Amino acid sequence: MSEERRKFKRESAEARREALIRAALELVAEHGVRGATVRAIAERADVTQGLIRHYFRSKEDLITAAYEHHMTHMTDLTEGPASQLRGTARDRLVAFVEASLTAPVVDPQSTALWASFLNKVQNDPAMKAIHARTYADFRNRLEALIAAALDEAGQATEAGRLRHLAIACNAVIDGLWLEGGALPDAFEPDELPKIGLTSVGAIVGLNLTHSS
Amino acid sequence: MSEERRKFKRESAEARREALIRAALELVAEHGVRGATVRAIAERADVTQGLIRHYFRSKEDLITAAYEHHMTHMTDLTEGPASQLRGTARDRLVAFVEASLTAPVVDPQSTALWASFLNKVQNDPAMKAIHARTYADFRNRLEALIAAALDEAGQATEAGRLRHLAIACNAVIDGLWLEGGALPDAFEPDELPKIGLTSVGAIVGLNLTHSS
DNA sequence: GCAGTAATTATGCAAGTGTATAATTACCAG
DNA sequence: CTGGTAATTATACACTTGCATAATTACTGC
Repeated sequence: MSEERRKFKRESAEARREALIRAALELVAEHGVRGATVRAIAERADVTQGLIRHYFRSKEDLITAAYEHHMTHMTDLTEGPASQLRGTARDRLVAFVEASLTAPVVDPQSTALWASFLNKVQNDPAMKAIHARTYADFRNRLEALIAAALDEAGQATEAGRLRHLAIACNAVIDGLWLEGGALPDAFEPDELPKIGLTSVGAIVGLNLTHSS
Repeated sequence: MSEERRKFKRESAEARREALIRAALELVAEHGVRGATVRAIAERADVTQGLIRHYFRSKEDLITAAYEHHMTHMTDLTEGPASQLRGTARDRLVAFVEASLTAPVVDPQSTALWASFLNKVQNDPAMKAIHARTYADFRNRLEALIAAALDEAGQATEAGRLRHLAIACNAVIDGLWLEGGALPDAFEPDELPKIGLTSVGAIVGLNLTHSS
């Protein structure tokens, strides 16, 4: 019954980094950034805590890497569906809104992560930069889609007004996304994208309902 | 140069409780719930840490009290302006939207608090209850205002549609509120309420611009 | 003034924190 | 199968955390 040293398996550097990042993200979502302690992360990744320092300069480093990983993941999720669609501009706008308001983009863990990271994002310049870039990217894509759809419908739109439309649509989408993630049981499965399309359509002045 | 015991002044129980709550809220906004340590709270309230235990059973207790305090404060801020207005239903709706998208409701600290408390709200049943109540209250008030304004305009609206309208308007307002608090410098002072009124108006099908 | 008492401070403690460093051991080249 | 070495575990340390308890002291009623 002697104390035995723990057995282990060597993994590729990439796999280990990813496992550590995934564990960190889970814990940040559940307990906030400060709740994601090195020991908790190590345990969830089924590893001892010393290993974290072997792959990351510091815990801070791991957290930043995890944040960046998550953000680019989210970008990929909304970028894919709309950009590779070959239909009309209106169709691409519809696809973009729908993708943003359906799983896996709408997801309790993502919402929790967003909230948990907010204060770190506001204090840490490196994180702030990542955030600003992602946010601007999302809104610019939305603005471009709106512009194209309006153009297609023969409605030239001035830049200032276009900006307001993009801000407003972004806000509805954000708001719905947030509520869908924060209160998963409060909405029917396809209620969110439906409301989103109606609202975005009403704001920009286009009918985005499928029927047409 | 001997170590002297710290001088102090006795304050009323109410004042001390409030000072501790205010300090706690500031720190939660800045560093998250776990970053609001008893020592940091005590220091900010200009008091030694032992005093916290004298006014609250535990740190947990103080945090819950602070959350409740903040939430009722927010409710008061949006409730006041719209309810005591004696104009048309449309005017009350306009006032409600404007109040929700202007300081002091739009405020970086409030947004940070919302984010910091989210995971605690999702895990702790007591906090979850407070949150659900406040959220439902806000949306119900919004729905009632929309119903009244539509009714006033001679447009009877069915319950299901009314719910969707309220969800959508709530989402725009939430989204704008959030972005206004998270990126205070990204918007002109009156840009948010302006966009909010245009969007809510577009969604429900009423012109909420001041001119009329 | 002067006790009494509750508000406040001071101190101590066990558990948890990030990080540094030493000790092992799984895998690879030969 | 046999070193060599990097991946991994183990241990230690200084510091922070929430809480409990003891020591003081500012105010109140007389």
